[in-house]
Amino acid sequence: MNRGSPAPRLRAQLRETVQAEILDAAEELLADHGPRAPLADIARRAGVAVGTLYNYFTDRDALIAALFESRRATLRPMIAEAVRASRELAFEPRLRHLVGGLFAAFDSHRRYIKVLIATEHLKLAPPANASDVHKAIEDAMRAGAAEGAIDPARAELASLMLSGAIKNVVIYRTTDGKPFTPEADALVAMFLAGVRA
Amino acid sequence: MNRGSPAPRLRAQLRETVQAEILDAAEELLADHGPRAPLADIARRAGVAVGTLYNYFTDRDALIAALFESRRATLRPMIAEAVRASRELAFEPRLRHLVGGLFAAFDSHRRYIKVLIATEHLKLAPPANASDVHKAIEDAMRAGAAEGAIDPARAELASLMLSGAIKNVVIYRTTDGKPFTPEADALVAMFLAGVRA
Amino acid sequence: MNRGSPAPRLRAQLRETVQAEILDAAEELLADHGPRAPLADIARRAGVAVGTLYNYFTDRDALIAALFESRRATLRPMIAEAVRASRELAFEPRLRHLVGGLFAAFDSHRRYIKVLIATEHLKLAPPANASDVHKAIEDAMRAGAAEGAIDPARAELASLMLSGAIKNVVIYRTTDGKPFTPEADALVAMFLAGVRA
Amino acid sequence: MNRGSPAPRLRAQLRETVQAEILDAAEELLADHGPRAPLADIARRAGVAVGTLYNYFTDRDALIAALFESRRATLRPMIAEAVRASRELAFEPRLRHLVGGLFAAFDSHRRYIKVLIATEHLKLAPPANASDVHKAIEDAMRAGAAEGAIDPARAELASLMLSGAIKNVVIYRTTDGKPFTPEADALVAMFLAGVRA
DNA sequence: TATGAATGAGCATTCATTCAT
DNA sequence: GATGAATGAATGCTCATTCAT
Repeated sequence: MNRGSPAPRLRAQLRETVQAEILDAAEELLADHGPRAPLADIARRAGVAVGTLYNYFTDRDALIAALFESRRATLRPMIAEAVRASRELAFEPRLRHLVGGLFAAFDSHRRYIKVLIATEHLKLAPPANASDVHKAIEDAMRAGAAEGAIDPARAELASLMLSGAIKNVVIYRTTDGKPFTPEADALVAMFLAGVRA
Repeated sequence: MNRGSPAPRLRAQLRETVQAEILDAAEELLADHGPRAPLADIARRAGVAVGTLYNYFTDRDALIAALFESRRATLRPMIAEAVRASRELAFEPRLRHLVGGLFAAFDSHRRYIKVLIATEHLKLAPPANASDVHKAIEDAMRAGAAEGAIDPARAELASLMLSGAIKNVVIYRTTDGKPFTPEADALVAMFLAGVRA
Repeated sequence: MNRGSPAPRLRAQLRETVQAEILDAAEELLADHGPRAPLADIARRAGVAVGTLYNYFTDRDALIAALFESRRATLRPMIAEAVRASRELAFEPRLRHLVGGLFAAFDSHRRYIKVLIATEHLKLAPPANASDVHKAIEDAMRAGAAEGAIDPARAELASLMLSGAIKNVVIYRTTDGKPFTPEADALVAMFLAGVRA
Repeated sequence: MNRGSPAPRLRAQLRETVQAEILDAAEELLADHGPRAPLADIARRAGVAVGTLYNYFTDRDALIAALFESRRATLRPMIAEAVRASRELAFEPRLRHLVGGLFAAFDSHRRYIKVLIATEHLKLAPPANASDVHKAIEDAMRAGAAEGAIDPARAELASLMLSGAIKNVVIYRTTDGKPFTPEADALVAMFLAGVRA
């Protein structure tokens, strides 16, 4: 009689599954119905009762924080990999690689992007996600400055410009549903060489 | 039968004053406490009773819409003037002028910018405000393409890049409280010539 | 210089006119929009400011009470006259006269009837109006009993029956907009002789 | 995943009980305090929180509609039974049976009658309830006309007269707290034979 | 642990009444 | 007296959170 400890492994796995289900439902509803999407709706979509949410997260904010954490946790390695793989390259290919990698990462998280758009400045979302990106870009800029590819004095402004450009492309393309990956190279080229004909 | 009324001129003026007071209070509370700031708080800050708000605006949404309208109404002429004054110039000085003018306009509306940041993607704000800017930039790009200063095929991406860059600078500088006007020239220079040393 | 007492006669007349205007507006709005019609609407319809209402009536209840009083004041003489003119007649013609007179009175107060319908059991309306009618009918019944036309023991029930029948006819006909005066005779005939073929 | 639930049977039963409690409280408050009785009062009387009302009814109107539905649902079979049981009888006993049955039905719903009185003309109550009665009476009249007991031309007026009489008796007796059942036979007798001694 | 009914604080909105002009 | 803006109590409704089963 295997009652006392009913396969803790299995139990833990089930927990994970349910938790993922909840976060997925939250992502979907926040993306579609904005940051005020009721917990009851999230629970229904997740196929659990409201009360159950509280067995997984202490409160609404914690649930949303967990959603951000979760997505950040899958985004971060992708960003890190783009950073790592580009680190050895010279400035120009490095940027190309980096931006391409970022776009690919975002492309695989379109629904999450929508959530970010809908909640970005709501103090619900720690800016951690944007930070990851910004940091990667700043690192690249610093490296570019170090290798003499760009003027160190313009590194910060350059970072703001590139990340702003990336954000804009991502937001517009996510909103109108078009892919943005193809624009990476052109964006980097323009960033490097300016717009002059 | 119209004997008891006070000078209608005076009364109208008073109305304007109170309405401005209310919009100011709304701007302040939305900027500081986010888009869900209770009407009661707004009323208190404005020094009026809740009911009074409804003597000026049909409901919450109308009040917020009026706030946007009001600020847009002062922003728009500034943007328009920047556009007009730069229209005759060649591409490069034109951009410099335009971006400088936009930055100056935003600098005089910092609290409103915070409101925009806090509400931008909430469907409360008509995108009209961002549109004014975006349109000005697109016009400049088209003109640049027409005069051969930039490749027409890259005009759209260039617009996204520049407006993204502007937004980022404005947001970051507004958030950290620093002035952003001084960055206009450097930003345009970089936009035109690229980041390469 | 006739300033100190500016034609008190005229002044009083003006007051009356305005007051009547207000009561008319109240009647119209209560009839059309139910017993919760806002004072602001009534004032607008009357062509005065809200505050003015309070120069004529101490509060909402008083205004409505005054409306009932006013209408009752014009209805009552009509009812009284019908009663008086029929008093000398024998039971049957008396009833015919009375009901005909009541119907005629109601027909000239259709809008007020609607107000009564809309407010009848709301404790806003003193049942005084219905009372006037009921009393007239009870008097007729008592007279009928006294002259041996009906069984005294059935007088009260007969009153309830006749006034119920009258009310029903008035309400239905007022609601569907048809005249009810023509039905008076048939109603009385049926009341007297029963429905049997 | 359905482990934690209590016996669904039990839960459903509890729901029914609470719902009935709420409707009872609503009936009581509407009867005593008129159609504007606040939901908070209803909730308190029912022994639940305001929010709970919304777990059972989508809004105030739905709650009141449910109250009418509920009472109508118990009244209707009683009326139907009175109609059915009287249908085979000749006109006179038929009416006697019908009115007696209606009075008995109303007598068992006195508090509801008060609610109807307080709300009847407020567009809150579907006229369905009065309709049920009116239809039953009209059917009886038509049958009476068909069997030659009454003049077909007077059927409609007769219906108005009888239902008005019934209403009046019910309203007066409900208001003054006296029973009205005993008056059924006398009422029908008078209706059939007229008031003449 | 899962469930979902119960809770009640919080908010937008209405409207009778007041009062400075 | 007339005006209409200001007031704020009252009310319907929402939704995050709790808890008995």
